Amino acid sequence: MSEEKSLNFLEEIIEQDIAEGKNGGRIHTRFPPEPNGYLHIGHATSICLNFGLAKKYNGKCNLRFDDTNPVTEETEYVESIKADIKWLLQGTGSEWANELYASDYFEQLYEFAVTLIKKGLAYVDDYSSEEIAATKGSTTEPGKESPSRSRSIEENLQLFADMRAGKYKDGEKVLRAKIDMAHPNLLLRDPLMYRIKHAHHHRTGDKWCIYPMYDFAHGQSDSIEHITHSICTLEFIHHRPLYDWFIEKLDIFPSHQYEFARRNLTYTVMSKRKLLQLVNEKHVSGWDDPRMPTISGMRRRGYPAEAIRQFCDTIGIAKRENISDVGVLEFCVREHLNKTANRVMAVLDPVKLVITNYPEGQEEIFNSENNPEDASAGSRQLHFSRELWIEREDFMEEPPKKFFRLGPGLMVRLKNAYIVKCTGFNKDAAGNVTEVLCEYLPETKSGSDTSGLTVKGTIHWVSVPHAKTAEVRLYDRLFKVEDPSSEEGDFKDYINPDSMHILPSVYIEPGLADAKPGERVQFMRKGYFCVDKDSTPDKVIFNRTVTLKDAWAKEMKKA
RNA sequence: AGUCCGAUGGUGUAACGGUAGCACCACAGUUUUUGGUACUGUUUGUCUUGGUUCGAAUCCAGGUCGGACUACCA
Repeated sequence: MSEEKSLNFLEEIIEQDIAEGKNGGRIHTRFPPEPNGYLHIGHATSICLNFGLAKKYNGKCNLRFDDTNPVTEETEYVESIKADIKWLLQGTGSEWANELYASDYFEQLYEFAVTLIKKGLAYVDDYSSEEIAATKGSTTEPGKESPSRSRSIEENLQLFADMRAGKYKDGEKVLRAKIDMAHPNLLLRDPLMYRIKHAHHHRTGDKWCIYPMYDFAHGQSDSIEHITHSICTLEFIHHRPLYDWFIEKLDIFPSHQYEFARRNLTYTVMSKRKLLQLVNEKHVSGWDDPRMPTISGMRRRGYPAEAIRQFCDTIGIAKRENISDVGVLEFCVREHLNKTANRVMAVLDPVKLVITNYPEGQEEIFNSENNPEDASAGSRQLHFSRELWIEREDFMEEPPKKFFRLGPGLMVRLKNAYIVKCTGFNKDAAGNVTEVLCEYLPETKSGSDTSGLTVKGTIHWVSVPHAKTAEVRLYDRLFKVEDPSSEEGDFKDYINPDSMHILPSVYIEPGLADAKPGERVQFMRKGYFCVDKDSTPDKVIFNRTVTLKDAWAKEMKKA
């Protein structure tokens, strides 16, 4: 039968809610980004979760921008967020049911606030930011009530209207909920509902000069949209009583909040503040730099959307702190690319191989399958000649025992061509190998080998006269340590100085010269690469998505 | 110190009172015209102390450790 997959704790809650007939069995989630930065791999988990749950239980998922702070929010971010979600969800059949904005509800939210004032549950406070902080109390001491707390309903109504009308400067007044200044949960000590900001909003322009706080916007927005399951990360768990308090006092649709632990990844940082710093201080080229853990960065790096989704599914969700090994993400990427990326040959660090017994001027064409994992990927033709570029590391003057490549007297197969035997090499004055010399064995021709010879190694190559060139950008992890945020000092002290290495001119098969941005291939024996958007008609640029597993490199490391 | 959350191999995640499983990593081997892929096998775990029970990772109590909260951010 079907493989019995266990449910995560949210699925359990949902299935129980459905079983109990809650909301008539209706499931409605939402993904609520704040448009003040680009989406990252942590958001990908949330997207997969919210949209995935909606799909699995025949529900809906809204996209709602939480745009209640005009100072940090921009339209550029709205656009990038929409593009990233669409890309990530491609092929899943999931899409947002509605594109919504918390700012759509400003008028409604204002009315909600008025309602609470009328019920004596909110008041306008004259306290400054500093005074509010000073009277907040602490984890061990209760706070002090503001003198403004005893204002009459009429006065509060008038003052709040005046706030909206722009009679006050930023910070001069604030609207607070009247709850309990001695509450053990600090968030319930008369939390702020509205603050004054004479700032231009990316959607409402200059219509408003008062803006609702997160706590007075999020739950009400959920309620307005009749969201049944409002899923957020663990740090909002203390907000839940407040979320429930507003809904209860307003007597509106009872959305419920559930929390899961945000996902962390090794060798990177995830907070938008830190990512913004990396961008602003030019440690990376932008939000979509291939080293960034952003969705757009990973896309540019060559990570397939399917692989990212697979990763989110693999690591699962739970309520405990975690830091997932970036190796798992890379595994998912390789797993997908292994099945889908065509194999091609490129020589990153070239040295010339001369086949001394191959006639000068002679050429041959060999056929090569594009993907051994996918017969439908077809095949292509490869030009072969007397002089080839091979990888410098595939030759050693004095090879160690189990070196299955070229060295004096050693034999290897040239992929899809002949077996060759190394007969010598030339060096320059500095002692660098300039040419490797070999002889080919005509009877070992690929596909019609009659020699009975077997060799341990097969190496890739590109014909010298046919080769084209490309720029290749080798990426490595952005940070030197697993968890930069938990180290002493500034996280930027742990940036990996070798996270990008540019090879200006590598040799590629001629057929690759007109590869299009976004195209993904495997450079045989080297890794998966993706054509970068910076490519031009005369210069194609490849980003290294991820290396292949390299058992030999590991072996050498041990020695 | 107050409130709240959490604790299962190196990492992530299952087991819902009845055989601690899966994935990644690591290690060993088989296959291989990619030292890739695929396949096989191995090592490694229930924070602690009590209690309930025929039986506890699971329920209860205490402890320990980790995290969150004291922004006019979300």
